[in-house]
Amino acid sequence: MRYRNSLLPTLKEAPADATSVSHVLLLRAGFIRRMGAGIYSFLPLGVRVLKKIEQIIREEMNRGGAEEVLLPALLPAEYFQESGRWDVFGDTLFRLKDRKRGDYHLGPTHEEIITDLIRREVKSYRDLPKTLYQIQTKFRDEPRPRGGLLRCREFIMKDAYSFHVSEEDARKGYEAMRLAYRRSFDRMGLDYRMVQADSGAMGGSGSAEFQVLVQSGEDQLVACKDCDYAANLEVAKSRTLPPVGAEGDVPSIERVHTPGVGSIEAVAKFLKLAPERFLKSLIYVAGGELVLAVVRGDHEVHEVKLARALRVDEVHLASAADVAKATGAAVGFAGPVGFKGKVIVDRDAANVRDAVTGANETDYHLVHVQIGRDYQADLAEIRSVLAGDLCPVCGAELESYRGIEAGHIFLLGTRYTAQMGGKYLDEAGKEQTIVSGCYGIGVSRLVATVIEQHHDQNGIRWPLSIAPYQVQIVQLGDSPEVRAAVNEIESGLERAGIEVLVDDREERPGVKFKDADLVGVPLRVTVGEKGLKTGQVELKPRSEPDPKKVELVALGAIVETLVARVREGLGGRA
RNA sequence: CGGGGUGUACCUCAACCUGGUAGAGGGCCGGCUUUGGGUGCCGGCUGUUGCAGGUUCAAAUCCUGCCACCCCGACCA
Repeated sequence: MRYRNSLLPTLKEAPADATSVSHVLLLRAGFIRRMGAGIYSFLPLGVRVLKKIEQIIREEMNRGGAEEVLLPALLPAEYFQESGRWDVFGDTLFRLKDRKRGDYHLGPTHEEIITDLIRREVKSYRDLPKTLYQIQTKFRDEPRPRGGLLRCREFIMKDAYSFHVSEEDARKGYEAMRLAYRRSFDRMGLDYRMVQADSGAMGGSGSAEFQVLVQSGEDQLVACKDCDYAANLEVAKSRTLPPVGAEGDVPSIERVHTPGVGSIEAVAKFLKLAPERFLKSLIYVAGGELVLAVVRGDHEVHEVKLARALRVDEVHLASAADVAKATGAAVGFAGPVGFKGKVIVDRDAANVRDAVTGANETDYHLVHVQIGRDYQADLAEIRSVLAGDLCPVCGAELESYRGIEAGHIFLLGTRYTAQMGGKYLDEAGKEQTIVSGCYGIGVSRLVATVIEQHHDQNGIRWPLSIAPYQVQIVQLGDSPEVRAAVNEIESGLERAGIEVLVDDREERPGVKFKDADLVGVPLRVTVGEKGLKTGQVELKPRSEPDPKKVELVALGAIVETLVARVREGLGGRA
C-alpha cells in the first residue's frame, strides 16, 4: 500500500480527552476516531490490526475444536426475558422497539441465544459435545466507558459456548479453551497471568481471567512469587496472619479521651500504638441494613468481598448521618463494642489481642478490647489482600499487579440450560440437562491492550504477528533510482506474502521517521540515494535503537526469514 | 447513579474573573527555501464560542435550564 493512497491521518498533538497510553497512540497514529462516548470508528490501520487479532483467535479456536457461527446482534426480548436477564441487565442493555412496538435489544452477550439454538438442534448424547464461537460486535450501555478501546459501549468480542453431557466433559471443553486462549495471547506477544476471579453475573461453578499485566490496568491482582496462584483482588485469599497484640491477660476495657482524632493514623500517633493494634470499623449499607465491618487498622475493607460475605449484591459506605444515627458518634469513632446491629469481623482483625476501637462516642476510643469477651461478631475474609501477604497455596509471598482483563472463561454448569430447557437423551434414553461453559475475549480491547504493553515514548511497537503491515518502506527523495529500488523491494516482498506500507509522501525525512515510529510497523526499510550509491538500504526493527545497513539484494531474504518465524507461530515478537 | 472537571477553528489552547466587533501555535492550501529525525520565511483558509432561554445599548464573558464529553468510584470483554 502506498501512503498517498491510504487514509492514515497522524496527529502531532494528542487530543485532550485521551488519557491512557493506548488511547493517545491509537488516535495519534490514525487507527481510530471517536464517534461518541465508548463508540469508535476503526480506520484502515485499525481494521488491519483487528483482523490480525481475529485471525489468530479464529485459528486457535478452530484448533481447539470450536466451530464458528454468527448469531444476530439485534435480538427479540423474549430470550432474555426467559432467562431473567432482561431485568438483571438493567440500564446496561440497549433496548429498542420495532415498528410493531415489540421489545428488542442489542446483544451484550449471547448465552440465551446460543442456548436456544442448542435446545432446538441437540437431541441426543450423540450430538455432544459442541463448542461454538463467534466474533461479533457487542453492545453494552456501560455506566462509564473509558480509556478509548479499553472499555466501550460498542465493542468486538469473541464469545464461545460449549455444551456437554457431563461436568466432567465440560471440564475437558474448558481446558481446551484455556489452551486456545494461552496460544492466542502468546502469539500476540502478551505478558499475562491466568487468575482466579469472581464469576459475577455469569454465575456458574468456576472461572479464570486472563489478565494482561500493565501498570495502567483497571483490575488489581495478586500473584504468588513461587507457585501458580494468582487471583483478582476481589477473590484473592491469603494465609491468616499471626496474632498481634499484648501477651497475657487482657485488662478490662478502658475509655480514653481522644479529642478530634478520628483516623487510625491520628489515633495511632496519639496513643503511641501501631496501626495493626486498631480495629478499623466502617459502617456499610447492605441490603437496606446498617452493618459494621471491622478490619485491622493497617488493612482495607474490600467491598466485593464484604458483599459476598453478607450475601448481598452490593454494599456502600453509610452516610455521615447514618453513621451518627447508628453509633451516636461522628465518623471516625465507630466500634464493635455495644454496636446495635450486625458486626462482621475480618479474620485477621479477630486475631488482634487487646485492641483499640472507636467508642461509639465522639472523641472517645476504647482500649483493651477483646473479641468474644467484649463483643460478638461473624468472621469472614473481607479485607483486601496486600503485597507481602502469604500465598494460600504455598505460603510464599504474594505480589501485587494491575491488569487488563483480556479474556474470561467460565464453567457454567447448567445455569442456562436448566432454565431454558436445554436437554438431551442419554444412552439409556433418559432426559438429561446439558452442561455448558462460556468463554469470552475482548477483541477490540486487545488492540489497545497490546499497545499498553508494547510502546515507547515515540509510539507503538506492534508485535510482528498483529502489526498492520510487517514492513514500512521510508522512501527518501524521489529520484528514478530511489523509485526503482522502492518498487523492486515492495513487489518482491509482496510476492512473498509480506504486507508493505510505502511512505511515498513528499515530506521531509524527519516527518517520515517520526510517523513511522508512531505507527509502529515492526520492520522499517529506509531507501535513499546515499545508500543506493553503494547498493545498500537500511533495515531497522522498531524495537531496536539503531538501523543496520543491508545489501539491497539480500534484503528480501532477511525480511522473509524474520516474518516466517512469526508465521510459524513461534511467538509474537519481531 | 454519587463526586470532580471541561465545552472557543480540524488539533492543542488563550481571551471569561473585570461584558465592548474572537486570537496564537500546530494543521491545511499556495510560493520560495530545505532534503537522513516533526526545516525556515512569506501569503492565505477555517468559527452560529455545545444548545436554549434570560439580563444588558452590547454576552464567548454574567444568570437559569438542558445537552455532550472527560476524570475518580460501584459494573465488565
